[in-house]
Parts: sequence; structure tokens; C-alpha cells
Amino acid sequence: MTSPVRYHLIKTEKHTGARLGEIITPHGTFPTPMFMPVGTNATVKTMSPEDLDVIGSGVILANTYHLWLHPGEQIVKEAGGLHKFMNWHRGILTDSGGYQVFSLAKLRDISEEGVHFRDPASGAKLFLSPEKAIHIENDLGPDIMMSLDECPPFFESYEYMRDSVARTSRWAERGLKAHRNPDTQGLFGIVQGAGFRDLREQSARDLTSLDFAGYAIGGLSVGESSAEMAEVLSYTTPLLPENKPRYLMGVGSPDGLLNGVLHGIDMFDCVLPTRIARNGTVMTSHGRLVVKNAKYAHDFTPLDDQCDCYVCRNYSRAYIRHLIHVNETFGMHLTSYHNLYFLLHLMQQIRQAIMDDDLIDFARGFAHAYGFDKEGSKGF
RNA sequence: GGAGGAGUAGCGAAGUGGCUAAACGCGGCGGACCGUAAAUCCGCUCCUUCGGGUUCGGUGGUUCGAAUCCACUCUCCUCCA
Repeated sequence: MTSPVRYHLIKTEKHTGARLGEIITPHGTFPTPMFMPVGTNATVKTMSPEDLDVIGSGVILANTYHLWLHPGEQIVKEAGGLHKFMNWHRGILTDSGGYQVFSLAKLRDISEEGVHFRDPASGAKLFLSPEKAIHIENDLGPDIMMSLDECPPFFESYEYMRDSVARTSRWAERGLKAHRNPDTQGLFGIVQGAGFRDLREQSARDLTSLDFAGYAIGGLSVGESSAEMAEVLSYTTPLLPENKPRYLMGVGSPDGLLNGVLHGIDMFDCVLPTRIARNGTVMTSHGRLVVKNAKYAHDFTPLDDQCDCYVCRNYSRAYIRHLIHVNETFGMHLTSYHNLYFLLHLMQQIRQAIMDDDLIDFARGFAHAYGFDKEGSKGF
């Protein structure tokens, strides 16, 4: 049986490992490398599906853990699936709840069977197993499902990581077996192993021996430096099959995206652009700009003079700063819109540079203009 | 005219003899944010040459010591005439 989610490699950039391709899903074919906006609760915060459509989002993320709790997968199923429920007719990928194993670390307990959570809002006791996660995802009906993994902090002991990686592999296998809709939904496995090369290799071996529709690299962007991330990518990505999509989870800073692409990554997701947007920071071609700062009170120029998005064509820094200051949702919408546009546009430029075999020059130019080639830069 | 009540940092508001340069909230100014417990969180917010200096409507007292007690005074609010 052919997988409902496939990858088509168009070309590899001449000087780097960067790949130009497309991912084929039941809800469309989308060019890669791609950035996926995060819509945890079946909405990309402040953005309408129409906005996402206009700025060219291909696949967006939703979260199994959150939708399991609210409104419950049965309601989404009853609605006819996530696409219908949220009125988004392009691609959807659901994370499995693996990240919540990390972010809710104080409120959960891991066993071989699965993860016991305590819901931060209600205090309710919850249990998520690899099978349960898959069944929820089957009911939600995204194009791409992630298998339940443990996303540990980067700096854990070798012994802990070794056991964790082995368990994540067993969970992946269990998830694959539990998958009920292999003809309409693709399932991705997640490679773990923190900064331990042999564990990354083991994890990649375990997972690629199973027939996943794609492979993710997880456990990054959780406290390590960008050099450490780059090192992990340099030895992990080559272990993943060429004919399947490679997804670097949780990375969305401009330097992280460029770095990932240079190491052969096809897909990214991150809350960064939308979160910093709501908190008053935007990404521009000249670097990050904290538009809520006082110095923009009288600045009637656009967020980014190089940007042709709807926001930059119509609104000033002074106006957006004002909206953020008086806590108007429209301000958060404008900054979110711009940041997502900025990253989607960056990915478009990256694809063009791969096409032109010009990625290194492009990356250098971008890094210089953005300022993350400087000492101490955080990359966004 | 009479009787009450109130004046504290940009605003609101605690504090009624020393632990008070003065809680807390708002506002202001920075910072953080990376498979979203996040429209959240964390700092700073009288002046300062970092030794100190000047504050709680004003002035003058009591006291070793006052935002806090006393006298006078100014302003505002409520009620009665």
C-alpha cells in the first residue's frame, strides 16, 4: 500500500545537503523546505484560516494532547475531522503530546506503558499511551500524525537518555501497530538521543527499520546551543531515508531554519513567531525588532521596509506599538501575521536559493543582514 | 454658617511612633519567549557623583526617633442650614 503522505525530491543543492522537494498529502502537495505555523488548539493564535491561506501556509500543526482535553477527539470526529472542524483545507499535522512530556515535566510520570499527566488547568489525572495517542490522532484526522515520544531535556545523563531512546523506539513501534487509518493518514517517527551520537544513531536505526511515512528529529531546541544543534543535525540527518520527509521539530528562529535546511531538513514548526509576536517582537530583514519599545512611539514606518506583506503595506510601527500597549487583539494579529509571513517568505527564498544552487551565499547574506552572524546573537 | 470625612510616589491604595524610601495593584521602562500550562513570565520604576540626599498637602511643635502624636493652616468631599 502506498502511503497517503509521500515525499518527492526535486533536487539537492550543489554545494550543501539542502533539499528542494514537495510533500504530498491528502490535502494538497506543498513545497519543501517548509515552515509550519503552530495552531495548538486548532487555531493559529490570532490568525484566521483565510489569513493563513493568503500568506501561503501549506501545513499547520495542531496538538493531540490539547484537543484530547478540549473539546475531545470525539467532537472533532463528529464534526467530520479537524479540517472541517476548523475550516482549514490544506495540510494538518498533529503533534502527539510528546512535547508535553517535556513542557509539563513537573506534572507527569513516565512508565513503559505511557505517560500519566496531571492537567494543569483542572488537575485531572490523565493517561496517554502510544496507542491512545494514535487513536486520538486517528479520530482527529490530520494528514500527518506524530508517534508519542519522550522529549527529554538536552542535558540528561547518558544512562537516562539511553533508556529513554529505547522506550521511545518501542513506543513508535506500538504506535505504528495501533494505526487504524494507514490509507488516509501518514505517521511519522521521532528520532531522539539528545547530544549523544551513538544514541541518535541507535534511534535512527530503530525507527528507519519501521515503515514510517516520514522522520522527525526531536529533542532539539530545548536548551542546547545552536552549535550543539548543528552538530546533532550533521550526524543525524544523513541517517534518515532520502525518499521520505525529514522534520526538525520545534525550530523556527531564522538561524535555526537556515541551519536545518543546510543539513537537509524539509519541514519545521515552531511557536516562536506567533508567541514573540503576541509579546511585541517582530522579525525583520534587519533583525529582530521589539516594536513595543518606547523608541517606536513616533515611528510611522512599516515593521520591515523590505517586506511586502499586508501589515507592512498598511500599518506603522507607531500604530502597532500603540495597539500592543493597550492590549488590543488586532495588534497581536498584525505582529503574528507579519512574523508568519516573514518566515514563510524566508522559506520561499531558501527554496529559490536551492533551485539556483546559491544557498550558501543566500544564507550568508541573510545572516549578515539579520545580525545572527554576530557574537552572542540568539538567532532571532 | 454648622457637623463629619479625606489629603501617601505618575495614578489608585495600604501603612496610625523605630523592623518604612514607604506593602500591593495599575501605569511606565527594559528583558525573556524555540514540537504553546504563554495576549504569559521576569526585572527596574523619588534623586544620587552610590558616600549619601530629600519625601507622605503646608508650617511650626512634641520625641532619642514622626507618614504615624499636637497646634495652626490650605485644599477637596459628604450631610445639615
